[in-house]
Amino acid sequence: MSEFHAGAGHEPPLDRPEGVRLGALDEQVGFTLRLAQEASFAAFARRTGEASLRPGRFAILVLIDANPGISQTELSAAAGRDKSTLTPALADLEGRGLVERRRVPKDRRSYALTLTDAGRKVLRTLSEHAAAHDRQLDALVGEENKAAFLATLRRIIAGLS
Amino acid sequence: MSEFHAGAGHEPPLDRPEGVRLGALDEQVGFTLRLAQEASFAAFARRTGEASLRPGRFAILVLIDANPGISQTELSAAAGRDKSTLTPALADLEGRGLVERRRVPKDRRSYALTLTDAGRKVLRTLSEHAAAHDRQLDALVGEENKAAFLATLRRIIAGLS
DNA sequence: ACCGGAAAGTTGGGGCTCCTACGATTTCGC
DNA sequence: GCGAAATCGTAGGAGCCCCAACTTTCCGGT
Repeated sequence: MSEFHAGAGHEPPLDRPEGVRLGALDEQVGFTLRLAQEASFAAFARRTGEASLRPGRFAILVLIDANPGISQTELSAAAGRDKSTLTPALADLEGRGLVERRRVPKDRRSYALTLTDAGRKVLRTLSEHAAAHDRQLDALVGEENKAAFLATLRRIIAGLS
Repeated sequence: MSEFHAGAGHEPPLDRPEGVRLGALDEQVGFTLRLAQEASFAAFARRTGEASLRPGRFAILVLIDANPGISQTELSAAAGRDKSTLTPALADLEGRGLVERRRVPKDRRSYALTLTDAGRKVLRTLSEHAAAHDRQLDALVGEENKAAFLATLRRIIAGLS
């Protein structure tokens, strides 16, 4: 995309000061992708409130709930995080009594992760927030575009991995 | 991280299913958005190499180049970063001799940012990488979908801000 | 049985980001 | 004018992320 995007067809919905130009910024797709992701992230955090769990933690709970007994390494792959990233996160969730880590006799290197009753309760509450967030996101994406939009995102993920 | 079958499919026959399931993960759009952004980010970093500048630094150079004399606060708004985030980044870029910060007599609180010749040279080199990255991204998005895809991302950004 | 390689999880180091608080400076309101 | 409010950039604290190195445990070949 070497062509110069000189704002011909697009109105600037982005919150930028007047007169500030994006320049070539060949990274158009990547740059915009980043801003959109961060906006979604911030909106979710705002919705769940200060004291609650952030999107990363929420994803962990969802994944453990859907895959009881999963190991930390498997979880890290599913969540798209490095396994070392999950160490403090799981320690925190365990400390809050939301997640249980028990040793597996069959393989004493790994942990089997499950949600506690409290964890399932928190997950249910958070899921309501997430559902509302998703409705907002769906409204912005447009129901008729959602499938194609997600498909495009998945192509990007698969194509760059 | 490659296989994400988001299907609401079948039950796992065993305690440890072969494929990890994403579960409800109502955050579908948000979650996928995040993974796609990170994949793009990582791919860009891989492309430019270890010693080079990362996407955030690159965006700074592009924006300064397109808006010579811009202030740090204006730049932070354009880049979508907090102004305090740019302090160390600009100190680094200034230390490398790529960016110049000079005081403005008219308003001695702010700096006027410009690229040095070396900064413009680095920007040119990085732009080639960025162009290649963008071509890859465009191929994944599909030229016929790109406009709609970017429009959707911008709706998300605007709608959640 | 033994040994080296692989894998699970942890630790430490580094990077980027945000938020809050703060001095310096400018601008606004009376 | 002059004090109050807003703005610019910086400093400190915190969170989340990755990678490399390490310990413990498992597994396969001999």
